[in-house]
Amino acid sequence: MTLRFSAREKVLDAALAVIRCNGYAATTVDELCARAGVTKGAFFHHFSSKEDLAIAAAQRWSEKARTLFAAAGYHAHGDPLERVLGYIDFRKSLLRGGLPEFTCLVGTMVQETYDSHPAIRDACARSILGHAATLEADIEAAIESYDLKPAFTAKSLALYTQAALQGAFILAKATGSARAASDAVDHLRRYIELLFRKPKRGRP
Amino acid sequence: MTLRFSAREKVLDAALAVIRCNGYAATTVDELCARAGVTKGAFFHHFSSKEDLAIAAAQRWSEKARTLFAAAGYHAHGDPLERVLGYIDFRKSLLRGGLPEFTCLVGTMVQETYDSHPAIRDACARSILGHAATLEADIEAAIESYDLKPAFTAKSLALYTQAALQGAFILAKATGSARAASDAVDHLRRYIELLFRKPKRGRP
DNA sequence: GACGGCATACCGACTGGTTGGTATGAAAGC
DNA sequence: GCTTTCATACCAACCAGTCGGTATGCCGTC
Repeated sequence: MTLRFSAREKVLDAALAVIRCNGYAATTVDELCARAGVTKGAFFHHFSSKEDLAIAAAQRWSEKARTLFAAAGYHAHGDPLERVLGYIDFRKSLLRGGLPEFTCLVGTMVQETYDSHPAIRDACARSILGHAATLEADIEAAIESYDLKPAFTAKSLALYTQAALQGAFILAKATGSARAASDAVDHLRRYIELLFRKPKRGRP
Repeated sequence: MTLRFSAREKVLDAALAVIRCNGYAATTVDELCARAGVTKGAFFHHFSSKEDLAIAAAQRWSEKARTLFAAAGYHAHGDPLERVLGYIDFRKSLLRGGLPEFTCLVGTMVQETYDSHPAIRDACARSILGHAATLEADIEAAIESYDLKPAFTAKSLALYTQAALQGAFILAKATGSARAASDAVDHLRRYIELLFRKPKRGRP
């Protein structure tokens, strides 16, 4: 066989697509197998259960995100605030194509599984919190370079960006258009701009 | 039976609780019946299908929200901005108890069903957009009374508040604590304060 | 380098339990 | 007596997961 280990990859790719369309519970192992062009035997050879597949999918999601964002251009800005705003702009630029193509796998999965599948929930949490953590250093540096004494922490702002983005996806799904998400991201950007705006004269 | 129409109500109440725990797809008709203390015959007498139940649940959710928010005290403020901030504070005050008790039914459902069950998606969209619309007038009035010429519309800000809240719920589910949601709501409040250049609560 | 032993990768029919939904009828209220 | 409200019994489809089996690569031994 020329391509070994390919079944696992094909199943994971199928999972990212199908689960983002239908969610975790409504996704069947058979459908995943059909999409991946793989048999059930191969599926359960690589994954011990459907839950195991979901955890692996969340990990793969994290890896794809890591490489995608690491390769993005916004890290080049000298000003840390510009890096943070560049991140937001980059997120907005990703809102293209169909909804299943730009919405978040782990945000979708954690909604359905947080109470019934703790292992999946934890994998999703690691993905979201891990991604948020990549923003923290830039936010922290921006706070220092702008001499801010904020009532919030860099971590909580990083998490809030993820909340706003996840909520933007929900609005997009409800309205059926990326526009709703795009508008929400505009508000998120404006918030960060306002946070770091130099206080006007006469105000603290 | 002394109480007529009670089966329908009991099933709907069960649906609000169970779907918020497990999502739509993972919720079975049998579990709903068991929780409601009702038989399957009663279920399918009142609802033509599981999908029909979900739509009715979304409508009931909207009604419960309508009465809950209509009864809240923030409408009494004379300043429209105070009404908007009062709404945010009220939302924050609701973040009590277990996660299934304060998270949003329609936000959860639309994530799983937007692609496969258009009728449920539309019911969820009506619920979210309808609720957002109740904020619009106050935001609009606040913009006028503060003489703002904003780059955003009252409608888009109203929708953004919902996005931030929905995202806050996702963070809460991922981390397993209401604290994450509460922190996100604080950021949302700060954004609105900054938009209207309003000093923080507690300051003279 | 041929061979044997063993692990990995995969196949697909099968299963036991579950699921959404139906058929039928009884009891209660108007 | 007719409609509404529910209960019981049931079903066909579907589901995650199993299992016996095959194909192929790897590695040490002679």
